Amino acid sequence: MPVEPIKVRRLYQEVADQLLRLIATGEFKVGERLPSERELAVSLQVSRPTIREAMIALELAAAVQIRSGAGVFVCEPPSQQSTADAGPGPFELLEARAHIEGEAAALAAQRIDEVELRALRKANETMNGLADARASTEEADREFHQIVARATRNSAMAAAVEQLWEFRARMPMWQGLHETIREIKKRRDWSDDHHAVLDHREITEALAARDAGGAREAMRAHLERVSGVLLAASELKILDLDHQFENLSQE
Amino acid sequence: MPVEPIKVRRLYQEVADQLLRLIATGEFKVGERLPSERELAVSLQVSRPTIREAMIALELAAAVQIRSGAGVFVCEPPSQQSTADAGPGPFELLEARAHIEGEAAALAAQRIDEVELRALRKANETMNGLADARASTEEADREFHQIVARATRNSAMAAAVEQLWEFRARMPMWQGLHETIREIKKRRDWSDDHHAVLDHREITEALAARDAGGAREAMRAHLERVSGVLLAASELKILDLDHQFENLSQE
DNA sequence: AAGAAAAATTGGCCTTACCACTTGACCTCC
DNA sequence: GGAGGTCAAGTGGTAAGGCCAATTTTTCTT
Repeated sequence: MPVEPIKVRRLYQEVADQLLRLIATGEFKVGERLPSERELAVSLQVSRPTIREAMIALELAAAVQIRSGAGVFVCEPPSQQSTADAGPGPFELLEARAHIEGEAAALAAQRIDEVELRALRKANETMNGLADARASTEEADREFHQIVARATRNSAMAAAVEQLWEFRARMPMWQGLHETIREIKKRRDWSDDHHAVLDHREITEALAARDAGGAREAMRAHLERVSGVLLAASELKILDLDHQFENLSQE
Repeated sequence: MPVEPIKVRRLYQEVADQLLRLIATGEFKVGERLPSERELAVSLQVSRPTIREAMIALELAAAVQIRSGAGVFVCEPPSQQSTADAGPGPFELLEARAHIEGEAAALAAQRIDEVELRALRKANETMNGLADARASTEEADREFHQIVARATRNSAMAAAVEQLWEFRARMPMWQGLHETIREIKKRRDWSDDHHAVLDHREITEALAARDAGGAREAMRAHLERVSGVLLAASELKILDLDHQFENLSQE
């Protein structure tokens, strides 16, 4: 049995965690100066060196900023990226995916094997079931596209595709957008997930036929259609907001 | 005027850097136990708490492992990952680039402006001069390709291209390969850098003509040719090695 | 009221000291 | 002679107190 390396959490880690929790819960607000090392040492019942060590850990984690002689100040959480690291917008992302994943599909068509084709069909069936149940198809969707990317037998290509999905996962803006659109779809009982499943079938067939050009076009068409759906949903969202506003005005 | 926050590097940072340097230079080898905190405090002329702070910093950086009561041991540097993160091979990378940068060129052809075209021509002239001088053209080369990627006005696309170049920069295998090939080229007085410059000119002209298809094909042809050159150089390298081996045998 | 000097506060660093744990040598016992 | 236990030296972990330099705040002067 694996030997559990008995947890010997050192004090400074406890202190650092405690402080992080206090920051997270808003006890210490962003930009604020937190108590002096001496005060913290008294209130946390530890010595000052321990507090200092915790501070260094927090500083290295970019959670606080230490200014000699002034105090330590809590930094803003890394969630707020201004402009450069804000990541691409949804439409930018889908455009890039259409091009890159299109090429990936073309490459994959020449190299995919039966095992991967079966995995593709299975992932798509799973997605179909989720779409029937009006559940989130995101994971199965990602699975499908990643199998295609890996079928290129080119790790650089697979990494590029993976990165694009990472953008999506990490983008807070996308989270909110996706959720509202999802809600709108549900309210209007309009699901394009089944359409996506059909797109995936078409892609799979082109891959099975070793039709590079066909696979590329099918993948491109799929993602361009998703982009179109996203655009339409965005417009519907605006309409819904207008509608709500009108109701609000009439009351 | 902007206040330069006078570099108040704290002591523990100096100590941590110093230790990192000693580890990098092999003074402290991987897995070894480095001197006790007390010894280091004496030899580095600082107090033990400072040493401890530096140790915590190194521990957080995953450079060392601290075992209470035993000592601190240097971890293996994260640079040597065996298989998973070894990155794509040179030919894989060039294939992915041919597809992805080809698409980037096609997109860029529709959106590039005069400023970027001028920047492209300038980067290419710089590269030409470097090629004349038999100097390294790598930086100018990267500059050229990144301008094209950014001209897509799609940050996801630009990020994908950037990532591919990052692979190249971070790959130790590539470093060695590139250097030996460079040497072989020099020995045989064979430079394909000028050919690359011509390729770049062709790409630039297609972009200037807003010819998406032409730009895509030019970019693809360029990178496929580089791949071919790399292949040829690899074979020459083997020949040269054989030659050296024969000489060695005859002596 | 504005500016300058002084006092209080704060982080940076040092010193000393004690504790718990690991380690390895030594010793006993079979 | 080998297996086991014992124990002391060494190590990191933590505490307490003190001084210094930089910063901030207060106070006093003009």
